[in-house]
Order: sequence, then C-alpha cells, then structure tokens
Amino acid sequence: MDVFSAIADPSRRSMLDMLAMGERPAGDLVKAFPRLTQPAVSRHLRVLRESGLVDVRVNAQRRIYTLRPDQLRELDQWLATYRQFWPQQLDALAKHLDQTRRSGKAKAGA
Amino acid sequence: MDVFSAIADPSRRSMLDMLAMGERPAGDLVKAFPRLTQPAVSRHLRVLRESGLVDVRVNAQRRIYTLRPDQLRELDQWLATYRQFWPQQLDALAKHLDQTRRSGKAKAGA
DNA sequence: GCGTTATATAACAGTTCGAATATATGATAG
DNA sequence: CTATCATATATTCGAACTGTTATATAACGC
Repeated sequence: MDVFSAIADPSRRSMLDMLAMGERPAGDLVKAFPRLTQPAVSRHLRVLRESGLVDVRVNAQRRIYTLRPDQLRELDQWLATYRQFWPQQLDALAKHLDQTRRSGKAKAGA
Repeated sequence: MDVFSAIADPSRRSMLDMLAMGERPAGDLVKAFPRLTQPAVSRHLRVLRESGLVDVRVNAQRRIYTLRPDQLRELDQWLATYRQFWPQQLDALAKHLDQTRRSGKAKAGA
C-alpha cells in the first residue's frame, strides 16, 4: 500500500503520532486503542510496516515498533507544489528555520 | 470525505496537480484522463468539491473548477510533527527559502 | 421547441478495506 | 514439557470505493 493510502486511515495516523513520541511495543499500541481489537491493531501495523512508515525490532516475545518517517517525504514533496498558495505560512516557516539555524548548530549558515 | 482520504487516490492527486496550474472546465479534466469515463471524472470532482479542495463556478453550460489549497494546510500541519525527523531536508528547504527571500521580494528579510 | 453540448446523478458490479472471531507461532516460566 | 503471554495470520462479513452504462438536467444555437 502506498504512503498516501496508509495515512488515509485515522487509526494509522494516530499510531504514527504515538510512535513519533518514541518507539513502543505492539502491546502498548493495542492498549492505546481500546476501541480496536488486538488483531485489528496488528493489521494496521502491518500496513504501516509494508508501506515503510514503521520498523519492527524483535525483543524476546515483544515486537518493538519504531517510526521511520523517511517515506513521508514523498508526501512532503507532493505538497510542495501547493505551498506556494499559502505564502504567509511559508514565511513563518522560513523565519522559524532561520532562527533555528542561527541559534542552533548553524550547519547551513552561509 | 476528509482531505487525507481525498488525496489517497492517484487520479484525484493528478487532478489537483492539473488545477494547480490554473482553473479548468470539467471537460478539460475529462479529456486529460482518457482512461476514465466522464462520470468517473465527475465523481472524483465531486469528492474534491465535498472535501473542500476545489471550488466550482458555473459559466454557461460549463463548470469551471478552481483549486482551493487551503484544506491542504491540515495535511501540512499533520506533517509538521514528522519534519523534525529529516533535518537535512529541513536545511535544504531553509536554504531555498533563504535564497528566495534574498533575491526575491525580501519581505521577511530581518 | 429540437438537437447538441456539457455535466451531473442513478443504478449496479467488482474490488478493496476494516473489523471481528478463531487460530497459529514463538518465547518464557514453572 | 505444559501453560501462558505476546503477537501475527486466516477466514469471513459487511461497508465503502471505483468504475461502467444509462439517464437526467441545464444551457446554447437554430
């Protein structure tokens, strides 16, 4: 399944949001979604796995899921076409990045 | 239908891409997608309409479709959470914006 | 009004998706 | 080795999505 379809499902987006805060064993995800059964969560995780959005690591009988946000660049690239239509936002982002660079590691600094 | 599901379909993404270059009557969209029948295109346009991604204007017997990219900000905001995970890209974007600002209108230029 | 053009809607078929129940796999504890 | 915990897979079902053909609506030209 492609990334666009993978993130079309709200449950899967929530799972990614959760993993963005740190890796989690599958069981934690199951607990975090009481409205879904364990197999349902497992299948969503499989979709995320197969679309490259998460990674699994086996630890004893646990499966540790990790965010792998690289695939989301595809989305970002597609969105780039449309960013030109909201220039204020762009400016705000540019400003933010500028400040970040100035105060931070300053790797891209000139 | 929500924006995430709306853009999950490749045909609909292509239609948005086309409208990003300028407004078009529905018939142009139909011609641009020879693999789809007219009703199929019409239904995709309806989905885009109902998710707020495009706007229609009636001109005689034509329906002029216009991009309405505002809803895509929702997507962009969701994506913001994940941008922090690919810093190189961020730097590249910052650089690009920086150059744009320097050479261009220089509105945000400190 | 009549025929044509432009577009939408209705009805229907095939496919895919998501969820549930039941079951399998694999690791650990005793 | 058996029981149990953690997780994945198989099967089945219903709902939703996409596409098709057929038809309706509305504007235009004559």
